[in-house]
Amino acid sequence: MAEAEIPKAYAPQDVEPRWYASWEKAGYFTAPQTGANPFCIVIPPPNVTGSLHMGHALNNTLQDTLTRWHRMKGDATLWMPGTDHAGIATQNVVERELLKKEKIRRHQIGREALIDRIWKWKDQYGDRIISQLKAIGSSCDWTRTRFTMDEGLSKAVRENFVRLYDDGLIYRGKYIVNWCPRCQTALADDEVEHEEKKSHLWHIRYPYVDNPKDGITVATTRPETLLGDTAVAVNPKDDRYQNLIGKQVTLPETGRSIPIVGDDFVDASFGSGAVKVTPAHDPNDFQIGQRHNLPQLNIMNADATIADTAPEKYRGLKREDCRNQLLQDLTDHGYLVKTEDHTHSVGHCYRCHTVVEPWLSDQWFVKMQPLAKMAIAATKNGKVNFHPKRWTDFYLSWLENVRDWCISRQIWWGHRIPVWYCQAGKNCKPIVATMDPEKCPHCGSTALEQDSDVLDTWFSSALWPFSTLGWPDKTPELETYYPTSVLITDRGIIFFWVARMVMMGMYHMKKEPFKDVYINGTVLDKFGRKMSKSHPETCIDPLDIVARYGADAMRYALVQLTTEGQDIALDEQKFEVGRNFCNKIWNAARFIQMQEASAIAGDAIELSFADKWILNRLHHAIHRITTALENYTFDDVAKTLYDFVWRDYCDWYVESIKPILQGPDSIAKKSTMATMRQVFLTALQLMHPVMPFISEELWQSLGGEGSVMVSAFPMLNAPAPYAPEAQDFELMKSVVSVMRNVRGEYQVPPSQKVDAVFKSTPSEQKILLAQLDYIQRLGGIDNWSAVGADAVFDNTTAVAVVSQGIELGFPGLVDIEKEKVRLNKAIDNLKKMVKSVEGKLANKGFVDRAPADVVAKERERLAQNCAELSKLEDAYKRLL
RNA sequence: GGGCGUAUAGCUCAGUUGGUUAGAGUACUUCCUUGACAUGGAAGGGGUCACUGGUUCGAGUCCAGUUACGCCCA
Repeated sequence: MAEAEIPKAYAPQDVEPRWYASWEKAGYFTAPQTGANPFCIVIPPPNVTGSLHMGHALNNTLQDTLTRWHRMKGDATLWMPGTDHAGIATQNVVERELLKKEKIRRHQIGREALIDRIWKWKDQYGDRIISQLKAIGSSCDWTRTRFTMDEGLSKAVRENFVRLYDDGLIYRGKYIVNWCPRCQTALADDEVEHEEKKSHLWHIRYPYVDNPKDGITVATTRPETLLGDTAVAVNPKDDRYQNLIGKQVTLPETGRSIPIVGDDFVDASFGSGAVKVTPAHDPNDFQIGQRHNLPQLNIMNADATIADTAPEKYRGLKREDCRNQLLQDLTDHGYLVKTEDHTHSVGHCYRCHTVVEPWLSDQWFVKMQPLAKMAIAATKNGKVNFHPKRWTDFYLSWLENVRDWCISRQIWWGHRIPVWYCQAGKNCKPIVATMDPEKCPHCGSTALEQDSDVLDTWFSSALWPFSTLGWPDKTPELETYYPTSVLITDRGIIFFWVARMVMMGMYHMKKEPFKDVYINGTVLDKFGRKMSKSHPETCIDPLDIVARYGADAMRYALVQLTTEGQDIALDEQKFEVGRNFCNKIWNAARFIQMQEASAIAGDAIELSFADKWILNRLHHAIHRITTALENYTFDDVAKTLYDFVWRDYCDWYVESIKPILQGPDSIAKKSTMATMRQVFLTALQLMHPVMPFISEELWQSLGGEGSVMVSAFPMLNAPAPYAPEAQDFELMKSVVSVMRNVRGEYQVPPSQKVDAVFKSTPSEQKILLAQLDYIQRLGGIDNWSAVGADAVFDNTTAVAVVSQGIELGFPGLVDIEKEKVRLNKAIDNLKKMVKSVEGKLANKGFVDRAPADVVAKERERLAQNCAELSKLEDAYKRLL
């Protein structure tokens, strides 16, 4: 009947798109405003400029798996989606496009126009990543989708700024920042990537003012900053230089006089032991400068060209050109003493990879210590738990050494700093407010100018777990879902994001933003490099995998590869596992659908051994999957599904019940069909969190009630059923395995039946005879007979031992030489085991000190092995 | 320089608190188009668990050290 209509191979492309639309239409993704057992995940908001890569696919598959599971459990479940405005990255993308298409730079069109362009860009492309998330099945509540720059979240950002400011946790100051001359903005410490670079260490002589023929030699990796030197520093404990402290030297090429100071920071063993001090261009020198009250001379413009504060000759040069020019001049004038090869680490902008310039400028900072303290406490008190645990230390050590957070960025796209300066010239205090002020509260002037900087993007994403739920307003959602349940993210943003969310959560909400943090592995390519578009030959596009293997296949493969927090090396072959598994599931359903439809729908009246066994196995599968989901051991979820559906259900159960389905007993048939269908439907529920599409397709085509997505996840409230019967079935399986082994050894083709004699003790004979149908079918047995344990096989019968109590004989199936080899192999194996167990039991230490049950087990094993061994030896002797 | 991770079958990886002959997928060998599925079925071969030492009756598992690779921080 239906056979012709159901394709033999699963085609996800025909199935998946249908279901996503229908779920969304039915409103299944929409979370209730309030409800019992709330479960909430906030998505790590992808950049609006982003497109889905494998890391997203992994991260969101895991979130979706947990979300779907909780929803099925009946918990009030919210997966909160949204995107991040990603200040520098987004502005860069639009600026680049502007330059490429219209040959315009941002300063030519101005701030308002650029922002307008970025919004337009966002409106056009910003949803791309959302539709990609839908393609992989993500069940986010899209009705609540937020964007870090939408109205509500912008309000939250201002509220955050003002509260921190009022509490004295935000300040403005001159400070050395990491400056990206290309992006023309300050970067936070953790936005700088360090790379080892081969360069040189230049030794330069600074002549003494009172004795220009002599001088002190400093060693530097950055000669161009010489122009901004305001001192030379030596270690006060350094005998070579001690007496020079206080002396003046002449700064070459500038003619300026600068002092020699003593500072413990200087490492006497490095270079010449004397360092030049450039407070405006090096963070360490900045601190030395503060200790010695040195002037801060900024010799660079924002684009890293040399400023007017330097001698005229160098003004306007690029920093690299200035270096070359200076080295030339120093050489010409005899100041360059020597040049050594030297490798040192150089900071680069994490967005555009330009070499970062330490640069003195006015910036806004958040005082970190009080906030870090709260975040540390939250983890130490067990309110925020990392999985795997080791990330706790990683997170704590960062927090314990954290420096103040530079939050101003000199770009245009982002939340503009809510600070206004009165232009009336009366030295009024800056105005810090959540609402745009109309006039100066101090002097009443309406001439106000807002700070031109915007806030670091992470300043807004730090609020994500509560700003998305409506904060600073008191909303029912905030009440229900905060603190959220678990955050799933990448280790790369533990500092950027996770730590700051904990700080802000503790600060504003007085409660941790999430109870668990699961750090998923990083997706690597097959060579073990981080998968990236800069290696296009090994970079895999998730949407390409979805198109070719199906979203479920991709999801299954990723979940299966997610062993606690380990990185995942991916190549395309890995997705075949998922595709093949989906196909297997599809065909199991196809088999069910090919049965007589009327018979399937009924209830099970009379359970067969196989039915009882599969129900027992199902119980264990439910238990294992539930435990694995609770513990974030995702690989075990995948493995259990695979073992249950493929090994237990398809390989053994379905093959076992075929004689019943084809047999004459209509009651047994009906009963088994009902069990077969019911167990499979339950399996579909178990797999739905990982494989939502195929489970829904088959659930509905097999007549499951409603949608599997909102069906009740299988729960256990009793011990595993039918344990004794299941045990008997396992015995039957081992008998069949032995039969298949012998058939294999004798190369009997599957189509050819063999005869068998069961030689066993009465109790085991009873078990075997009760399951004779299964044995005959699965073992390929034609005629059979049963004999007592004391019967003797002759030498025309191949013999195999199943256990202490069961031997099998295959009359007529014997080739003396082959049989000798076969038996010998088995005998050797057993002898090895017997020897090892005997050794153990002969060891007094073991017998005396090992737990009694372990010793008893070994004794029992020895007895069993010996019994089996003597049976095999007897059989062997009869061949001689 | 400091910290963390990894090292188990040809390849990719599991292995819970120490206790049978260390498992899976894939690849390989043999057999099989049988009425769900060749994206499949059955059977089989393949590992001195990186190395050295220690603790223990017993170590892939615990401890110390060594080597290699990777990541993070300075």
